[in-house]
Amino acid sequence: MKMELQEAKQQFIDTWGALGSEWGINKSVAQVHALLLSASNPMSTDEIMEKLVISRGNANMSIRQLIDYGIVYKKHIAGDRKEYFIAEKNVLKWAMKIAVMRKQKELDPVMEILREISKNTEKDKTPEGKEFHKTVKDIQGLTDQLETIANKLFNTSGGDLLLKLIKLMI
Amino acid sequence: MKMELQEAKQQFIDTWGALGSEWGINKSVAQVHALLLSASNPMSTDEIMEKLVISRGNANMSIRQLIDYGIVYKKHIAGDRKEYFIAEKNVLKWAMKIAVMRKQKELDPVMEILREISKNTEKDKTPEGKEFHKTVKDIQGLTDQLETIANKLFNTSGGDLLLKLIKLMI
DNA sequence: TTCTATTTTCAGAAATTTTTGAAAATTCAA
DNA sequence: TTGAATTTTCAAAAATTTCTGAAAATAGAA
Repeated sequence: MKMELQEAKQQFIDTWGALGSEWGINKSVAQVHALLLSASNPMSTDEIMEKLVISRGNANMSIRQLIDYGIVYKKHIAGDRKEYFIAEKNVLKWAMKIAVMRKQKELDPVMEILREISKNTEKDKTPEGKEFHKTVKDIQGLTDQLETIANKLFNTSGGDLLLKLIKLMI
Repeated sequence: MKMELQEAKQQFIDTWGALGSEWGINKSVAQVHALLLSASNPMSTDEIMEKLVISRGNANMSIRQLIDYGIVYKKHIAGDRKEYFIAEKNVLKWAMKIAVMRKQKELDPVMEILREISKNTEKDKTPEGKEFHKTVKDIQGLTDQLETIANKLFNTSGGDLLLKLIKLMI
């Protein structure tokens, strides 16, 4: 096996891990994802541990999280008691799943609180109260618009939907 | 001043800080941003320190970062030697600035590396090499499309551009 | 200039997050 | 069942990130 390819894969894994860290995704989780994305064959926990030089506990928890996200699947291999794992290779599919998951887990609760704050400051007729209420409302407005756009993008299934939408927007 | 309003503002600050943490933005930075967003008047470093119960060093560095992002401005007050600060109140404007800044700082370097990896694996004719190359290419493809959409959204100035674009897309 | 208010810096402390690794739990073949 | 292979759990350790606070630097008034 060519060394260059292995180096390229390693660079991909490192880069992905660093990007994850910067965006609030655990480095090991991102690296396991990258490793499985770059692997041709299903991998066992032991292989993942060895390749990434991480502990069993870390490997296990990272894999589980990726399975919970719905972007990594278990793969049973006949005659082997070990579990093997493969990554969803359809980029659009896994990117969407990550986006939807993070939106639900992190953004939706915030939006709910903003709605509450908005409601609680609605009756405040002081200039200060009105100004703050407007600030909160503006944030809600933008997020709602972005959510609508995201839904349009995501709810349409089919391969090159993004390109089509771009053409519509020109 | 009504207590309720102060509570609402505090909740806004806390929520914003927590959201920031989850998305790789320092909690203090996010809280200072929220504090200034919810303030009617320019605030000094000392006022920010007091309101958020943080140290001078932390306050200073958080403010500076927000100024670097271009979403908080210095405001000179006549007859006062202290510096005062105000937040950009136009939500679309500051949201765009944050997005553009993070894209440049964190996403663009990753895209550059993916391009390199892509180039380095182009000639690999093994099935494994071709498969990995495709994976990287797919990621690039999606990011390029998203970037194009983002540019369309961002480069058009004007208030309710998002709503217009949604209508185009229906 | 000199003196004081204000801002900035940054080494060390504190807080938080991540990782480890060994014990406990589970699974499954015999 | 039993017992070995495998997976899961989680308390403690390690790593990383954030924060503090006092000293140094800077700015501006007199």
